[in-house]
Formats: sequence, C-alpha cells, structure tokens
Amino acid sequence: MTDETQLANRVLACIPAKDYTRLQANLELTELKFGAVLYQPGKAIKYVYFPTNSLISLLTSVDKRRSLEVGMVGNEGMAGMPFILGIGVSGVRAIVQGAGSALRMPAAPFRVEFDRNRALQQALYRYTYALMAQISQTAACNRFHDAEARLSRWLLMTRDRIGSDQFPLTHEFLAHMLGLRREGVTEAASALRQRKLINYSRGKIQILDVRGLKKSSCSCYQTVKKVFDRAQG
Amino acid sequence: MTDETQLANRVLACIPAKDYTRLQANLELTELKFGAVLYQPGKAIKYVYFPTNSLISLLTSVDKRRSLEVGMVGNEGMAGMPFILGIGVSGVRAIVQGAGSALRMPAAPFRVEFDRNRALQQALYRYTYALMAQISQTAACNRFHDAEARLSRWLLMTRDRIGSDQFPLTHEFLAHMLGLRREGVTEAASALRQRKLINYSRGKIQILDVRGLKKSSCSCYQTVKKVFDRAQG
DNA sequence: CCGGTTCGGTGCGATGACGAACATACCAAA
DNA sequence: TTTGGTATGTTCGTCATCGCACCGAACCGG
Repeated sequence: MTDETQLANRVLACIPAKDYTRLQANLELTELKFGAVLYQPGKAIKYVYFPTNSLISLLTSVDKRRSLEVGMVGNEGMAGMPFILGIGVSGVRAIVQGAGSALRMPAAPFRVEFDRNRALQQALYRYTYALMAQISQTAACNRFHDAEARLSRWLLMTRDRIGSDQFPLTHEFLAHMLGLRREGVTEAASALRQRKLINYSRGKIQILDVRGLKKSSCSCYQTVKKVFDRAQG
Repeated sequence: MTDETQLANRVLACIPAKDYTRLQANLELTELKFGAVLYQPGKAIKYVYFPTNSLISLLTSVDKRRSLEVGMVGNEGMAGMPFILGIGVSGVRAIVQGAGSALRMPAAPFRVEFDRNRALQQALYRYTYALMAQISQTAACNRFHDAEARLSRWLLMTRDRIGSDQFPLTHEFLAHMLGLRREGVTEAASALRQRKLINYSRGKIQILDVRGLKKSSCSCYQTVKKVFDRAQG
C-alpha cells in the first residue's frame, strides 16, 4: 500500500504516521463494483469502507419502489458509521454509486483499532458530525427545492467526491437517489443539457459547466460544502 | 435532585449510580420556555440539555421563511450532539417546542465528564445513532408522504416524548415543523378532527384516538420507534 | 366593553410532480 | 444484420401543494 493510496482518503490522511502503520495491517484495498450492496438495514456490518476514488450512497426507503439518498460517502469519509457509535448493524442501505477502489477493514479489528487510536476517533467523530449536517441539509433540500436544483446539487456533490467531471449514471438510477420518477430526471437533465451545463447519453453523464451548475443548484450545495471544509480543515 | 428527576431522562437513567453521583454535581434543573432558541447554526454550544418532560426541535432552514424539523429530542435523549462528537458549534437551530423542564450542564464540565465516563459515552453514542436513523427516516417521509400522514406521525412522535395527549401548538408552528404552509396544516388537521382522531382550538391540540392516528400516519412512525426501542432497550 | 391581534377556515388559480402509456434511439449479442 | 433489451424522450390527465387573499371567531389588554 502506497502513501498515495492512504492520502486518497481524507480521514486516513489525517492519522499520524506512527498510528497509521498499526492501522495498515488490517486495511485491505478492494474494488467496489457499481451497484454492489454494502449494507442492508438491520443487517450486521462486516466491513467499514474508506473510499479512495469510489462513491457510496446511503439510502432510506419507505416502500419497495421508492427510495431516497440521505447521504453520500466519498474519499472525504468512511462508510459504516453506526459501528463507530457502538452499533453493529446498519440503519440504512448502502450501495456503490461510483465504482472504484476503497480501503476496507473487517469489523472486529476495526473495533480494536478504533478503541485505542485517538486520532482515528477524533477524525471519525468529526466526520460523523459533518455527515449529519449533510443529511439534515439534504433533507430540507429534498423537501423544498425543485427537481432541477436538486439534480444540479447532486451532480456537483458527486463530482467533488469522485474527482471527475464524468461518471456513468442512468436517469433511472438518479431517480432513486433524488426521490423522483425517471421521467422527472429526464426532464430536469434535458433542461440542464439545453443550457449546456451537462451532457449525457445512455448511462454516461458529463459535467460541462461547473459554475453554471452551481448557479442552477440551490444554496444547499455550498452550505454542505462549507460544513465539510470546516470540519476537515 | 431526586431519583425521579434522573429517571425522567432515559439517557441519564442508564448511567450506573456511582458514575451518576459525579455527573450530578454539574447538572442543573432548568425550565425551558416555549419557543426559546437553544442553539443557532454556527454558534457555540453553551449547554447540553437532557429533557425530562420538555421537547426540543432541531430545525434546518433553507431561507428566511421556510424551515423543516429534522429531529426531535425528548426525554429519550440529549440536545447538543455535536459536542459529543468533538464539535463545539451547532449545525442546526434548536428551539423549545414543548415547554417543560430539562437537566442541563455547561459545556466545559460536560466535556470533562464525558471523556472519563464510559457509561455516558456509550449511552450517548447509541442515542446519536438512533437520532441519525430518525433524521434519515423523516427525511424520506417528508419527501414521499402527504401532509396528513406526516402530521399524524408528528403528533404521535411528540406524544411519545411529551408523555401527554395534549399540548399547546398552533397550525403556524406546525407548518414550520413539517415544512408546509399554515393553510396546509389547517386542511390536514381539520381532516383528522373530522375523523375524531384529534381535537384542537386556538393553539391547543389534543389527541383523541391514538390507534386511529397510527393508521392515519405512515409506517415511518413505527420504523423510527423501533429503532429507538432497540437502541435504548 | 372596545379595538387590536392572533388563530383558524376557505376559496382561488398556478405549478411541479405523479403515474401510465407509448415512442424512439442506441447497443450488443446472436 | 437482425433482434432484443436498455436508455431516453414525450404526452396527458390527475393531484397535492403552493401563494395569495380575505374572512370570521376567539382572545387579550386597556
């Protein structure tokens, strides 16, 4: 495992070197495939994940058909938060929304390491706070803002975490994230495309104009971004 | 301070007696007045609160006019969660939604006590998890369910935490909690009244038929309740 | 008892999203 | 090259909620 890999995750990056060597022993690099289900509500958490260039979505569903993304975990954080709060099961569904690699650690050794590693605790508690702020803000956003603004926000947040302007993504999939119908996504996306803010075709979306997208999105994007920047330096 | 007062808050109630005596030195009983603002986004947290028969709402707002309740803290928990995650400022606005009493502790001694008291840590981390689950579920609820179902859910959740079937509450206030217009609340409330599930008049609401209200509410109420019951035994 | 304020009730057109149905475009395997 | 599946585009009637305006009724302080 190279330093580069470590630095690719911002939580791990702020662990002092001497603590990190101990941590490293149980960390393994793994490839996350698009759509893979990492956690299920009520099911035990087997691994915690530190995405490097992958992206994990946290979903809540109210019935079989409808679901809503409540949180997004990229290289700025860790998936498996209940575990650091002393809970062994997940409350939400977590799926791989952006394929890529992540560092993962089995639950048992993570528990041991977490309990003795102050730096890790601090980093993860701070991240937990930021994630809660994210969840709260997107909750309000999903209630008040229209499809177009929410889609814009979502694309920007994803871009920040993936670190790329282009990612594979269907309207259908986006609909599940934003709590919309597929047609609603098509409508919003096609409006953005018409204004040359994005382009897309058959499961590939590309961001063309970040500044324009920021204008099109609601202030929630900036609000959440500020919280993360502040909480993680 | 009596044992009764302690037991009235479920977090404090699960601290072993010997740990609790130390805690007690810095806890003070305080009366929370309806509408009082306990936290503001970005402002320092001066006290943490353990409600006994009072109720605190956590609100996120997207602009001056519109706000949404993302979480509710009653005698099952504590307000001031960022503090236990090592953050000194609040991310949300917290207001007193149900007047009553609470035990509070100034930030500095709480920090000291929290760091050395394992039982307190565990209880609060578990509560944090439950609160996150609540926030996530209500986020989806606010997105998918109609005004009437959400109002029913909200009344039931409030009842559980207040411990009473009657509480002072205007439609205007409810609108801010549920992210609705005042008229929307009136419409939903009057439908519930017509079915004799509730009654109300000029700022007082009374629940008449709990079982009926459960039927009228969405499954989100039960979902959240289960999480709390499980997390807190 | 009066006058102002708060609270609740109602009606209006506008709108954003819904659900369903169907059309088209593209891709890949056979 | 056909065929079938997947992704996207479009329309249409319906519905919940919105924002606004206005009312009456209840309450409160003077």
